[in-house]
Amino acid sequence: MVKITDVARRAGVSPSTVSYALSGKRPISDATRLRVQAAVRELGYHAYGGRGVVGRRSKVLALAAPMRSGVHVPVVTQFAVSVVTAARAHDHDVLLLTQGEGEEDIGRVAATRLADGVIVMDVQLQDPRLPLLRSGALPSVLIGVPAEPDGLTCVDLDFRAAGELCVDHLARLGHRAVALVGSPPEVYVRRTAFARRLVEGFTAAADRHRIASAVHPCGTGRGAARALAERLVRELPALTGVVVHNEPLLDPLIDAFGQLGLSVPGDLSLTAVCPSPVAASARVPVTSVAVPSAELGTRAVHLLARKLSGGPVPGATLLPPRLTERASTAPRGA
Amino acid sequence: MVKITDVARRAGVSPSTVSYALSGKRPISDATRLRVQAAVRELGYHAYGGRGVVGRRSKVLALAAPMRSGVHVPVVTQFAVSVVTAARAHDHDVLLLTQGEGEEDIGRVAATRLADGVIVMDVQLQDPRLPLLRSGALPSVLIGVPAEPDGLTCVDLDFRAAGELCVDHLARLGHRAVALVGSPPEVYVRRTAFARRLVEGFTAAADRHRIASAVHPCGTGRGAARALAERLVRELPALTGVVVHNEPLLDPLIDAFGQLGLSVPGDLSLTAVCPSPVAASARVPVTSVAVPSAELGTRAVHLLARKLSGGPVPGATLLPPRLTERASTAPRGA
DNA sequence: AAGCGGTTTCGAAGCGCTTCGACGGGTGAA
DNA sequence: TTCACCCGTCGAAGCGCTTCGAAACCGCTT
Repeated sequence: MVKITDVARRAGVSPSTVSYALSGKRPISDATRLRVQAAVRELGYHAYGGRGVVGRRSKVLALAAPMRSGVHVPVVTQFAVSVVTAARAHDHDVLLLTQGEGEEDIGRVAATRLADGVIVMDVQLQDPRLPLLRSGALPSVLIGVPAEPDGLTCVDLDFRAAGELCVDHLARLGHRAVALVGSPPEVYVRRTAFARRLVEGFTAAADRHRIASAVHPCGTGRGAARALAERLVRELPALTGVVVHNEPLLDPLIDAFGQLGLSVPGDLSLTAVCPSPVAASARVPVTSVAVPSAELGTRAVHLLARKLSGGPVPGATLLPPRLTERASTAPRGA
Repeated sequence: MVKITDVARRAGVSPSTVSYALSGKRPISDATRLRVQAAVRELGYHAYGGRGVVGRRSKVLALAAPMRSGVHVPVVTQFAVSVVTAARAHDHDVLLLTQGEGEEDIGRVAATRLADGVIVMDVQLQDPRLPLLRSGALPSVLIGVPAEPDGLTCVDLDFRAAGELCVDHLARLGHRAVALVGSPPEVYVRRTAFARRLVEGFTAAADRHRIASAVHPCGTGRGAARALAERLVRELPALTGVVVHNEPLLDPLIDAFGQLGLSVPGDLSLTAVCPSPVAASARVPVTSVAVPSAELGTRAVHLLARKLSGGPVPGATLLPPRLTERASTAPRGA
């Protein structure tokens, strides 16, 4: 194993000089620095990573991505990949935490200082992890905005605005009765922030437009889709606009409506809130507000990196929603 | 921060005794050990994790899960989750490596000793990471079996046998012309081990049964499915049996055949090699050989843990394939 | 009472690296 | 020419923990 003393010997300087030359924490003359860098390259030196002593950075970021029921796996994975990629660009690796009922994982990472910071996903309005995060035990960035975001750094799509945007779009097309097909019930029971916010926005916009609205959580699978479609048709016969916030349900729902004699977009206009690829590759390409998973992951990493280097960070960043029209929406009666 | 000396003072012993009491590397009397454990609990002590000195374990496992094009994301994620869960059961955390063209990630982890060992996924027959892994720079377990597995620890489903099993099943049902719809072409170009092995088994079994066979890689998406279905019908009019080794293509393919007037299982029997949930939730529940992702992940972790503790490990573990009949296969002409 | 084998615990060294204080040699001002 | 000063570098201490060798203690046997 190549150690810092080897590099020092090779470069003809002391170990401390090598340390400073590499960290930049003290000025080192160009000549020396170059010699050190050459030695590092020639010997293939890597700092004895992750270990060391107090004050030493581990160059590891933790990603708390709870794999709870009801979360859509590909989306989470998309986040994870973008986080890893962005982290590498900042010379960090990523520790994956998936167990995470509660604060255990984060607590352990904080206590052992395994990671320098943590990115927290699937944030709930009242999240049990918040006290720990607020305590500053571990620098953190949340993907998602809890009820009381003060003192925390958060990024998210503005789901409230996304909900409004969908309804606005449908209303503009002339639809007068809309339904939100949401995530599985457990997501709402957990008071997951983004899901709740979307509902708020949806409802507020429908009221503002004075159009009829209904909100229904829905589990996944063809059976659930079928049952919900039947129920909607029964309870809300005037229904012509649907907002779907449930990635895996898109195709089954279109099918289910089809079997009930309702075609998209002929009889029913459909809008989704989901990552673009999901919307674009559905049975009928679906007009959607994009959930920019990759961008959120990248931003979270940048924010955390800035935080770690002591820079100033904004409290909450809400990305404005953007709606992309595809084949699933049409003016009412068209 | 609570350190080992605090615990020692509290328990009225020396730091080294605490260390031994916790690691078990030397016998410590019950009385003392209990006192130490109590002190640990009372003070909330966590070993200053991941850091320390030579010989010190980081309690971290790396998971090299290259997110290459053509890999099916949910399956990889399933692996990842099972690996994390199993690793936690062994008191380890998991570092996620996804970039991984080549050996860079693993090399870095080995050099910095960021992780104690690595689990390698998506193994290719001639994998560029093999020399590094064989060098013993970092203890490893492969999920997948390369062309020359000697000196390595590998686990995988026996994909060759899986391919045979599918064909055997179709042959037994009376099918005399079968096609393998494979993963996207890039997977074969990379010489991904499991994909190649499945083709081998498929072809060998078809030859053994003296039935006509064809192998076609296939990209994802409805377009690709449609094109391939048309091509199969054209080139192999006698076709009545299809083996699919391409998770996201299952539904689109069934649809595509349907549009060509071929129903499953009426006109065409379909068998898949994929995780059970995928097969079970397809448009038509598909007879399948299960890819036991969770079990593979768990086994890999157990093997790595044993390796790390110096225990003996088998060279290669091939899980025997098991076929589950569902609605997609029927006797020919039934 | 001394000797002995075995068990249990302690003390001190040292891991690879960072960091603080200090040193040395050049420079410019006096 | 001397002195103060600064820049670049070095030496040594120390981080929290493990580990090795040795000391301390116990209960027996002689």
